[in-house]
Amino acid sequence: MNQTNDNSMPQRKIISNGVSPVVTRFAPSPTGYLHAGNYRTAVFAYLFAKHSGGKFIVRIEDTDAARSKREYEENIFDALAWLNLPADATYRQSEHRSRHRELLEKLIAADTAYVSKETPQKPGDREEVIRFRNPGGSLTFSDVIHGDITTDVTDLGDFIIARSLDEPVFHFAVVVDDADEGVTHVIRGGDHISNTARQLLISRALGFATPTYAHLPLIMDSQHKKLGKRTGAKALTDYRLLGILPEALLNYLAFLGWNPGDTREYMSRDELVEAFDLTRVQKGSAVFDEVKLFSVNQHWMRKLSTDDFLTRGNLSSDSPEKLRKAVPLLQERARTYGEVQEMLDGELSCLFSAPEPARDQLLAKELPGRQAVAKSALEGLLEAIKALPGEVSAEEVKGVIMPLADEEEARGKGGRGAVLWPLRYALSGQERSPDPFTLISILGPEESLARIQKAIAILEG
RNA sequence: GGCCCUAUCGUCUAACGGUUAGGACGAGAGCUUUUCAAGCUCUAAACCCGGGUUCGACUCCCGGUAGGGUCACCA
Repeated sequence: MNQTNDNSMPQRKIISNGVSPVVTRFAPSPTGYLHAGNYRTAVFAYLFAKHSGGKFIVRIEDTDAARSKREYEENIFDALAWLNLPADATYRQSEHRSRHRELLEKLIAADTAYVSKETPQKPGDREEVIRFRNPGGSLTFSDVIHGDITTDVTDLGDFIIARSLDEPVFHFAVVVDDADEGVTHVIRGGDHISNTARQLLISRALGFATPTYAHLPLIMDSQHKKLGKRTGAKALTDYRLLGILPEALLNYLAFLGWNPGDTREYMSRDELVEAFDLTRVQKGSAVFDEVKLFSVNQHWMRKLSTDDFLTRGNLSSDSPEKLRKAVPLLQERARTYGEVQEMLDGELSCLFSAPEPARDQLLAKELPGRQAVAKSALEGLLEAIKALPGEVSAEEVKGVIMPLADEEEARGKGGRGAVLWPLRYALSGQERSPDPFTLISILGPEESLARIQKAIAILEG
């Protein structure tokens, strides 16, 4: 793995150093599918960089060759592209081995680090590792979000920075790469707070400028534990499978631990870039709420035009015209495209295939002479529906049917429902469905008539 | 357990010493509709506790409590 001639890796661009004031990075390790919490840090890093007119880079931290998988790496770029968070440059940490080695040797030569003889504690442990000579004392760094954070680095001891000259450990590789790539702002999860001190020690020993740190509050699951694979967090790309729109997910993620300072709740990517500000980032952790995400998604689905709605959801049908007419129904009912599909297969399936109404259900409820009432009610509609034009709006249908239902009501035989219920049920064959006027406008007079006549036949039989 | 971080409705949050503590999602009720959904209206729902500082604390300080993170030859 880790060959360089692989086109799954996006095109590289050289960052012109000094030109851009801000460079942020997203540095995931490709050892599994990343979840919403991971991508939330990417979102913040991206928004901050773009708001500042800077660069956003992605670095795959694949120094753990045993656990890193190309499949996961592809999934990361796939998700980033889907969320529309394009990188200005991408790197793979394993490609910087010689640079890491060079600096490791430099530290050893300066006796800031040393090769240490070890007694292996577990399988895989080396007999020799490279340790950093810890100067001890306390170290304070200023975090953009949390303010000053002080650590007593003595507690860290002479920590390991590499398993061998060619196998630097995370802390070392991160510091070197961030510096080499010109990263000015390290925006990452709060679980890295305790790593910062030792990284700062390495950074100083190497003579690097220290980047600005911003440790984001963690995203929690419903049990208030850090979002994690083992605790059932979904891979971000699973939300695409559920039929979530990327702009909705981006919107939701951006609002987890941040807000624009005004009353806006729904913001496009451009609006987010414009408004994003690290100083408004929350200190406390936030719980990921799928229900809220769904509601944000519904908002964005409703904003789509009929054509876009169909295209974005990859929706098609043998009856494209009916499907088009059903879009408003879908937009008011479904929160995700997954739900759209469920509805098309379920409660809205009556739009595409003739129902088999049950005799008992056709009868208006709780009425004396129910059968006669339902039958005559349906028969009374035949003429009016026959007279309808081929293309009718639900409003127009309502205009002709409602008066007839009102007449029935005037006769005191159970109100409009005596007409409306059998009608709706005859058309849909379902206890729950859109209203009969909408149904007729989608089905058209001809098919509606056929369904009503079928229902009348059932009542007679 | 050591170290570190955090603390406003169930959840996401507003408030930056003076408000009837606001909004959103969710929940409940009503209207509408003899279905469902949507829509509209309304309601319930929070400043973790204790000390200070101050004329005055959700806001500042200290302590406690609770929650979380982290303590690898993983990142």
